[in-house]
Amino acid sequence: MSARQVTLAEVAKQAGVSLATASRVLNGSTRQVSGELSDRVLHTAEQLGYVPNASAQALARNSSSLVGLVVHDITDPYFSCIAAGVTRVAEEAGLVVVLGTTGRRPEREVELLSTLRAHRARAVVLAGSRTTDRASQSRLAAEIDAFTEQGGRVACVSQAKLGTDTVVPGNRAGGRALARALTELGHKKFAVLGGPSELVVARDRLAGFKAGLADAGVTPPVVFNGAFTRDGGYAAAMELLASKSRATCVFAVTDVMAMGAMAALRERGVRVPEDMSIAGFDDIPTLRDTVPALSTVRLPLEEMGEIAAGLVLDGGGDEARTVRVAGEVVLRASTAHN
Amino acid sequence: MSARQVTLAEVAKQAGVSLATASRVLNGSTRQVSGELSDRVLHTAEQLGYVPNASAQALARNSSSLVGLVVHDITDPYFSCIAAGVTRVAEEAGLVVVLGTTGRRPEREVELLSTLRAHRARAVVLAGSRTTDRASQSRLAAEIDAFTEQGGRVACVSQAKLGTDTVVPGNRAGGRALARALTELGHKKFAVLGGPSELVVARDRLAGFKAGLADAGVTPPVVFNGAFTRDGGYAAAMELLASKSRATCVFAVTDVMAMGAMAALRERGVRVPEDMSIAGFDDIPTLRDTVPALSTVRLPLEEMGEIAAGLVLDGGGDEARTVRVAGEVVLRASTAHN
DNA sequence: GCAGCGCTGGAAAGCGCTTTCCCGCCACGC
DNA sequence: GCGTGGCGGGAAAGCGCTTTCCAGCGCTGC
Repeated sequence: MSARQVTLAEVAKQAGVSLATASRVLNGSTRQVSGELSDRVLHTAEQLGYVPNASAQALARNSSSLVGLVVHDITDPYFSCIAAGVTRVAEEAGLVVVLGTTGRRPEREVELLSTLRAHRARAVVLAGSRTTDRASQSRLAAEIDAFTEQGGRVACVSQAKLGTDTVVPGNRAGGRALARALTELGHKKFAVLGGPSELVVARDRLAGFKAGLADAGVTPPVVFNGAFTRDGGYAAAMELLASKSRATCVFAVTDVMAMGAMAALRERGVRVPEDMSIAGFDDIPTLRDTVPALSTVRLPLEEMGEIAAGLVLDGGGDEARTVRVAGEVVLRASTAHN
Repeated sequence: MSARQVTLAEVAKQAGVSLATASRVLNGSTRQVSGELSDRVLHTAEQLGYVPNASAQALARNSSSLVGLVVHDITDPYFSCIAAGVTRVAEEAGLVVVLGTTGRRPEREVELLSTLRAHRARAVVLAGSRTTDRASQSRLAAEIDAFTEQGGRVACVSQAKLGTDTVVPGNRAGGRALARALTELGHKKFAVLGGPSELVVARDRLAGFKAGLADAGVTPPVVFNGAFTRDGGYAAAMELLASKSRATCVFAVTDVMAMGAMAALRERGVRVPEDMSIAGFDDIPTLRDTVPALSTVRLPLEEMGEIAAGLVLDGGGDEARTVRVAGEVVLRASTAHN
């Protein structure tokens, strides 16, 4: 166990060259090394099973090959899709992604960013949804500053205005388009299962939805708030049911919430879509196959992850760039004419 | 941009102490430092916003705080659940997890392990399912050896016999129990949607299932193989349908495959469970809420991740430990009496 | 024929931290 | 009184690598 690891120095000695030469051969240096020496080094490195010590390289070069990825909950399909996009791009670039999960605690986000800073990660993608809570927001901002000061880049998914590169989904526009599509189905009374009110994503989607209803001259929806999770959707739907609202169509601001809501409806014997239409937002893959298939606003989740990673790795200019991705209304079996 | 980062040396100078003292204060050294100096160091560190350079620490200590996690596809709920367990434990231990995805390519697994070795990761959890392919298996074994030689620990989820710590789900036993439960429902003709034949997980589950049928004196199932994915399940189910088999109950060796299979059945107008019962394996969370809810063998996925992480971080003895976790048959709406 | 240049190889100075080793100091004990 | 430890502090030697700087050498151009 624990045989000493092969170092560059050993390779160099074995190959009969200097440390400098070995280093130049084994890592794309600008300097040329004659073919013969080069071969010798390559050969002995291979033979000894040499693997460069990434920490030492990072230290010497003052830059690491780590890319951070911060999500709330990796089991949430929304995040795991984004994660897939990010890792794909990062791995193609020869980088390594470190995954941090916050469990929706803002302070964890700050901690993770600090850890990532300690590791001199060259970039980080923040995929957690931003809150409007003043205190945590400013601490996060401070940490982001510290990170960029240090030469790291940070990109956010779906949370603009932090002075960072951002990929923002058309939350407002998507909500609005969805509302219009649903009113065209003939619905007049709507309910919304909103997320926690301090999440801007939830607010934007709700605001867009309201705007869409207004466009169509339909009365504003009743709103029930719940956590941004399956259980939150379940609970909010239960509240809705208890409220004796006359809504014929309910919009859950998140597919995952819609999933919970459908479970609640089913449990209470409310048929979807006959008794109640329901729509979500995100278009997470699993819900395309369920019965009934969920109407939703499709977001190119993996692509969003790729874009974010691209932004953050492209070096990029000094100023914050914003990439908007549009949501596309997809009406499926969970919404019916009224 | 890129203001120079605060180093320990700066903190030490500012606080008027030596480098050694500052180091001792800011990292749990065995050595004591007097209260006054200690306070001064802590204070200036805080004030300067000092964050230790993890690469330098790793180099000096010859050990990093990285834990690797290798999965096939992070969007697959099976893997994302395990990932959640692993990250939770790692983060509690103050470690950082680096996520690698293989896209089911064995050679990527080897590459990732090598990268992890370069980073001197202290441990790695391999969650991808093992293949029986000789060549890739031996390269993987070599890489694992190199990794452990270097002092790193590795644990596998659901793939034993690699000389590493392992958490193995009761694939065989689970398959068997499921088969018995299904025969008790009165089914006589079974079909199985198996994974690629070189995956041992798939083989074990299938073998167990066959054994269970044999126990009950039921004729062996027809088997249709497909990829270990939703689409693989879909394709295999289509084959099954085309085959005009008389099966009344189908077992998909994976919940994710079952999901695809249900989509295929639905598309072809086969009602579940009236025309065909279906069961899966894993009990991924999303499928508990679908209609019909999927019968399956429940595996404590997150817990398995936690256990694996625990094994790999506990230091552990020299010899490979194996933790078995049992699967529990859960019959839901997707399987009916026959 | 020689200054000057481009090119390759090596010596060595770090990168930011940990840790060993040493030193001075104080409290004891004989 | 002085030797003995124990203890807190600092100097300095690395950890494994990159990269600057310099030396040597064979050319070209006048």
